[in-house]
Amino acid sequence: MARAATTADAFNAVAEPRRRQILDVLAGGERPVNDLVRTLGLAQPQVSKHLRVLREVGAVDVRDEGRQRLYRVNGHALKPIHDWVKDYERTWSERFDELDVVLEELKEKEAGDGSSE
Amino acid sequence: MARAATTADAFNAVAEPRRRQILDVLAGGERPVNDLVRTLGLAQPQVSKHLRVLREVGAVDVRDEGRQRLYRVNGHALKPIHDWVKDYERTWSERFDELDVVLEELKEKEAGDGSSE
DNA sequence: TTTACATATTCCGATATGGGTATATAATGG
DNA sequence: CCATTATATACCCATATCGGAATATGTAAA
Repeated sequence: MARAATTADAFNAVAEPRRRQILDVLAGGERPVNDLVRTLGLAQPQVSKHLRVLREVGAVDVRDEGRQRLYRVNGHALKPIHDWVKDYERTWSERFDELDVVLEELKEKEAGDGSSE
Repeated sequence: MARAATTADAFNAVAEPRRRQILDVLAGGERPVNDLVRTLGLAQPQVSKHLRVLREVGAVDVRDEGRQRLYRVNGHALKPIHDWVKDYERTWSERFDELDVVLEELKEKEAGDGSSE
């Protein structure tokens, strides 16, 4: 078995830096493919291929407008990533460190109240 | 060129579901390899290999204890993922939708104040 | 030191990748 | 209908993958 397909889920789709770039550009609003080609300096076929992957995991939606295809972000597909990673935020966030201090103080105070001290 | 190496960055490392599982288990505290093997029902070599990838992107740290190696999460490596994805939260979060409504109302009120209406 | 246990590494094979180039499809304009 | 523009797909290739099995390394116990 090889690595999971990039289309398997959002985690895989977004592991590719170019695809994150594409999403970042699209975050600024709906864009036709050629816009992305120019903005990102990539070849048109690669952009289309990346967009396909993003479409397959639901991270972008398309809309036909004449001979152009307008792509836009659909952030819902990214929610699982956010949900997963946010639980690790406490590891690096100072806010959580401070919260730990407060909780520790509370615990000590409580212990002091209840017992002989 | 093939897909970027899994060790290229945290995004790639974490695209593999088994590695997320490993991190999820380690989130409960320091564990030796065999613990993970038993808990996750994976073969020992694959666990060691996944741990190597996680080590290379800095998502876990190791500590030697006798003949065991104790692994623990180092969430700092996941911060870039959180930082990237959190900007898309507004796309799905109702809180942001409500904020949009409020902002829209404010904008209308202001327009009403300033002009002839 | 010989054995046993814990973990890491190596080698294999099947597979999907992502870039490049050429080409197909689709819609518009003349 | 033909040319042009916009996008998608097909094909090729070099590469890294992940799992499985066997083996190497390292530490502790007998």
